[in-house]
Amino acid sequence: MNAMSDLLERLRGRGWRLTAQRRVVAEVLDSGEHVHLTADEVHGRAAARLPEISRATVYNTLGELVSLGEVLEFSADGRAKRYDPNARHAHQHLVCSGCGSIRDVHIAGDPMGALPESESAGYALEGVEMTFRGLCPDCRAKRGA
Amino acid sequence: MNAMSDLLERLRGRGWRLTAQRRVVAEVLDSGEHVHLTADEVHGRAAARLPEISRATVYNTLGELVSLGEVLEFSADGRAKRYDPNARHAHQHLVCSGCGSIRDVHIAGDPMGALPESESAGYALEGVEMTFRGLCPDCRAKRGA
DNA sequence: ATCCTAATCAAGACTTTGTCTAAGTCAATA
DNA sequence: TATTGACTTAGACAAAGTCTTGATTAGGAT
Repeated sequence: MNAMSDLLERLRGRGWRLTAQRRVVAEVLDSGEHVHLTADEVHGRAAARLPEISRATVYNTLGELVSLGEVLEFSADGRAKRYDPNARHAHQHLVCSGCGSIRDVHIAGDPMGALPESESAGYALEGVEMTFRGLCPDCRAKRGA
Repeated sequence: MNAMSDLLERLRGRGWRLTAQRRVVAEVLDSGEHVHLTADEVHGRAAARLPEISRATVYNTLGELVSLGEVLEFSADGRAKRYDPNARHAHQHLVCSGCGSIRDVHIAGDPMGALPESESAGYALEGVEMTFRGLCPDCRAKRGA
């Protein structure tokens, strides 16, 4: 039983109707190589397996997966949103300011704790995202030469 | 001498040609009430003073102010980018997950320090942004009732 | 196995946000 | 005040995402 069938089980358990389109989108996201795809990239990979899948369906399915908490959505650059299947383990992101590549990173301590009570202005805190930025080794070699 | 004329002085010192359009955009950003406007909102407020100002000029000017380090650009929701005139004092953002309103917050300690050396994967770290999310008091009253 | 129906999907128009181009205008210097 | 290259305008264009409408289908009921 791999992570994939786990995911489909969980979704079915929540009353998800399991269509070919949804299966393919879930497969693309959960396909081993842990990358951070845009909706368009997900659509491209899904269409390789199911050519008639529409963009709208990919957007809908990604949105549902995010609502269900199975996938994280974030935007590293203000352009296309990225979808991160690694929603089960808390992590932050490290983005290359040269090429835009993204890595998951794990930080020390609880980032929520960094916000003093006096600063939270009566908000009911729900979470925090950290985005580290820097030049990746490849870009350092090219640009920083 | 207010912050505004400071800003215009600095820009002139850097060889900026001081046009009516740029002056108005700087005025809008630096107009006391510290908010986080979108480019479109900046354009709307600028056009109230200088009706013929074009969208392209507002985008260009905002981009220049960001490059010069006078204004911060960030995206809280993956939609329109926001422009933050408070670039001189390090801070993070707290975003209401109900209404989307944004506050500046100041955290304890240096957020860069949270990333262990072993996690930085050879990247030359440049910075980090934190986005806290939660329900603001107004939205708690309405939705959380 | 077949039927039924609400849930889902496809196609493409539409919206939002931002960039680019070509031609006209103007701030700063001489 | 004449010049000139930087700046601006208007609108075309592009990317990312949403919405509408009618067709299709998964899964339960028969």
